[in-house]
Amino acid sequence: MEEHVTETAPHPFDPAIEILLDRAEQFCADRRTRLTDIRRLVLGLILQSSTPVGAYDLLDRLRDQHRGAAPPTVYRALDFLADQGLIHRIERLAAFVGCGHMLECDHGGHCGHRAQFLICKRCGATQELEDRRIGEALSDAAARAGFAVEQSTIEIEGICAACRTMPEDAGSKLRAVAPRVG
Amino acid sequence: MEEHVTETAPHPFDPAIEILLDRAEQFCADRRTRLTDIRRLVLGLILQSSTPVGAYDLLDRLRDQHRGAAPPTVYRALDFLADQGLIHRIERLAAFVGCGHMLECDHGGHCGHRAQFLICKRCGATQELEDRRIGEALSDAAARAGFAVEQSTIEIEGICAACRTMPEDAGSKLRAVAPRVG
DNA sequence: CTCTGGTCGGTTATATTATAACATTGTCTG
DNA sequence: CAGACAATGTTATAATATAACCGACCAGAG
Repeated sequence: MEEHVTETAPHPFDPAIEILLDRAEQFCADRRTRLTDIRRLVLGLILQSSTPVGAYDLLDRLRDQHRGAAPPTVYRALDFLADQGLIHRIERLAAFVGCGHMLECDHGGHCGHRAQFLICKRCGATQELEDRRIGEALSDAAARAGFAVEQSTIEIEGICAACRTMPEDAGSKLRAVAPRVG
Repeated sequence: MEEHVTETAPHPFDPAIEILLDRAEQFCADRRTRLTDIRRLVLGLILQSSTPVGAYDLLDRLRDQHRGAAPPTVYRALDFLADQGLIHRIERLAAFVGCGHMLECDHGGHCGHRAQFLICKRCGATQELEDRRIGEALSDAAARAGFAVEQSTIEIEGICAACRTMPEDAGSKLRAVAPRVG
């Protein structure tokens, strides 16, 4: 059978992303978990994309740098990254984005409870919010129903500010790709 | 080539559900759409369940009363019912529930924009909310971001009031099946 | 150092959810 | 009835996700 050489260039991403990846690695180390090569690659690929990425898209891209990757390879990495709070799953898109708070090292790794996402139907980009009022209104409503909240999914679909300012037919889907985190 | 006898008992559901189905039929008629036999069956099956139902579960149940049903049969019915605002899709579960406002004939058929769902992890039941404060907080936050909202998905997972009052090991998954709408 | 237990990832197969595409049948309307 | 459009039948396949089992590797205990 094949030798599973992981043909990973040591730092295949933009410097800005590598910095985030280094921080993520440190974050994991602090929590006694490991951001392994595969996990780091997957996280990098997600951060590199301007829009949420599906698992199989991710798999295709991963294969460029890691031969022999299969669906479980990607899903395991995604599960890990989500557990650590480094990424979010956008339910409506069955796709993944980096957590907008990855940088803020004071978050407990569980910002997932209260994040909200604005999903643009035109350009596909998502923006992460963490609106206090939404969170509170939601907690209150749940409390009134006697309901113990564990996790919430709040996803708002519509048209983003950038896309609203340009005509519908403009090639907004082709706008420059840039990391969306920050 | 089979003869496609639709072996539908005229009123296979509980009287309480049949009443809802009759109203739904009238609601559709008012909007110049048709709640056909298949659509009515699918809606009935959804209303009959105490928990959200997956499309393929629905397909299995549908086949008892409608031979030859295939995935598109179910998905077309689901698309129609969702378009009419008679059901909601719970994204986190990839499953469907009746709209809690189906009865209130003053709703424009598009309550979907602002509904929230409490999903119990223990018993699987969902409760539909329509909390004004959540909706407003959300609209405000979106407006501040310059975002034009078209649809929102708000799903809260946790433990419902009923399940919280009983020990974890109680067979809460087996509680009596009763229509959840109302 | 070596053993050992657990984590990580490879590999194959399959489950689950959803849609494409085209043919056929049904229904309304003039 | 004829024509148009809506609804459904039918077959095939796409897209997303997990099960199950195995071997490699690593970290800590002794």
